[in-house]
Amino acid sequence: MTSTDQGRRAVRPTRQRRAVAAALAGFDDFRSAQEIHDLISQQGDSVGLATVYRTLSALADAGEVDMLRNEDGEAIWRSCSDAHHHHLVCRTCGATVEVEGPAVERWTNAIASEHGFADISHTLEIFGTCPACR
Amino acid sequence: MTSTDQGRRAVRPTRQRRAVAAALAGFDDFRSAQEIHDLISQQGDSVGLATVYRTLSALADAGEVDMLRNEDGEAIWRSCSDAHHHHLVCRTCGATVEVEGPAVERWTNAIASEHGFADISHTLEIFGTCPACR
DNA sequence: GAGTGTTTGACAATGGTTCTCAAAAGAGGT
DNA sequence: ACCTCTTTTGAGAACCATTGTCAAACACTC
Repeated sequence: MTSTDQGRRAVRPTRQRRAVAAALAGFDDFRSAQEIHDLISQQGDSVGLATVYRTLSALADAGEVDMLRNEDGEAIWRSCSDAHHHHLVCRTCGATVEVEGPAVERWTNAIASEHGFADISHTLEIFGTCPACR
Repeated sequence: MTSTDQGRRAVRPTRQRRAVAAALAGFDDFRSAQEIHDLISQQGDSVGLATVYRTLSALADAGEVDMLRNEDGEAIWRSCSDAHHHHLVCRTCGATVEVEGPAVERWTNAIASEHGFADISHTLEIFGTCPACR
């Protein structure tokens, strides 16, 4: 039941998954599942919305896309580098910059263990208005 | 239209708002609107769910409660001190510790202005397993 | 090509949150 | 108290992102 890939248990490279991957390659800000679904249609492919959701979730589990929530609680997605990092997101146009900060990582771990918490994870997103939108 | 209290434009102290406030005073971790609604019922009061939502949103706008989203995107709430701070939340039991870190504040602002972003805000939540749940 | 487990898609179902709007309740003046 | 004006409330409908269902289509191995 673990997700260890053992010969069996392989993910099949289907037309639909390729379409989602292609769509993800076409933008570098965060988009909702529905927007990604629309993009796929515009690229001439046809993939069910449920499949888009399934594929995005799988990719997120595999660490190939970032998923976060906008202020309305909607899930938004983008492909990403696999290293741990955070985002600086433009509130107006959605432009995104990946940032990383070892200091923050250290700080969160320190705070957490100081309070006896184990198995730490954290979310940190920075919102602002980018130069172009000012 | 500003929220400055000018005689008119006042928020009326109704039974319902008092009930929500009382419920909020009864716990110190994050709860969903529905859980808060249930709590109110248990305390013998009766307040419509829509009213609970409206009141919580108003309190959040006024900075008297914190609202954040759990991993499912649901809004969860708790009353809080008004100073800016973050949370260390137990993934299992919901226990919450308010933490603050000037270093993080400085870091986010630095990173943001470094990229030309203005009007910065940020979200940072730390999740883990608390000592009691280990 | 047949057999088998996986994936898909159309659609229904879920569930949190917001909207609607008529009825109820504060506030303030007389 | 009574009246008037405005705000607030509540029941239920409406919304809408997301997930579940399940038979049909598909990829893979033999």
